[in-house]
Amino acid sequence: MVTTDTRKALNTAGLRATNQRALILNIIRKGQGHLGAEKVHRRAQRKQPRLSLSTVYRTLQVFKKLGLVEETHLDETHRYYEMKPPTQHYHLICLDCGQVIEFEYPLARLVKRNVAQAKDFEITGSEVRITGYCPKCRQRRGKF
Amino acid sequence: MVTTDTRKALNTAGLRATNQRALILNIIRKGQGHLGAEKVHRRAQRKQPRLSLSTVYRTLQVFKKLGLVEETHLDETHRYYEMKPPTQHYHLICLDCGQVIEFEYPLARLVKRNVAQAKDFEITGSEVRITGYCPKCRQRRGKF
DNA sequence: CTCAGTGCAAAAGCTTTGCATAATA
DNA sequence: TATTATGCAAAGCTTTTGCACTGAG
Repeated sequence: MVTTDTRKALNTAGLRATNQRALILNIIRKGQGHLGAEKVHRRAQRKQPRLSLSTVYRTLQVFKKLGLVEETHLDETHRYYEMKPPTQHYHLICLDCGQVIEFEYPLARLVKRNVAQAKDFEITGSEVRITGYCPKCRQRRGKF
Repeated sequence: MVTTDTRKALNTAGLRATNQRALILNIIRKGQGHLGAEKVHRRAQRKQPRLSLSTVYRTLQVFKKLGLVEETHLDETHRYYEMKPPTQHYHLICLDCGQVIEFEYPLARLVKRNVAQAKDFEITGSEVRITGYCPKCRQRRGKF
């Protein structure tokens, strides 16, 4: 039930490959985007009805630590998860329709180069949340 | 007890100038940095022992809406407040000592210019959180 | 005098934790 | 078989809300 590579990644870290972990990872993989714990849980229960929300939370932490998934904060009250992408990306969020647009931008590099105080700082993570209104919603709002 | 300008800002918005609001705003003003609700509350109680935590939360929301203070998310579990600065700035956070370094960087402008998907997006807000290790902590960590 | 603001206590919402049970290595 | 992981329920924490009372305008 658990793919060989995921099993290896887990075992190497001294962790066990369980059906729950396999399922949760697949859900995020197929998730196409950003899933909150609650949504992961609901989808997981379709295949394993007794899988608990605690397991989802604990598993997400495990995957985060292993570097398999990335946690982002698209709004102030939830944490969202997605597969760790090969290159770092950031988020543009429409406050009206909730749409999330991902974009790449060499922020860490540029900040390191252009901000004096960042010169000797060892950057290990970065998150950017740009909010506003997407073209469609802008248009719709403009009418009122 | 409430300064004339703050009173005006409040009244113009149809709000009342209370001692609690005056106190909380002063605390943030003198706060030099980033204060969480709990800390604001503790400081406020030194002058007005019966000032409640709810009032702190409600007042911070009011100030945020008025554009007097800015809310930032330096970690995942708290919201921090500071006086709205004249120019937008971002944060560099040391995961070891918790130090917060502020820096300016024309992110919104550059993203708008360089990211195709951002072209027709109306940007109203942006937040950047860069995490890592400051020079001092890097050195200390290097020893182990 | 009226309505916005406050204090208090309770609730809400997301996330974490304790503990007995189940399953992996 | 020895632990690690899970399920369930309870607890934790920050933030929000209901309601009666207070105070600003």
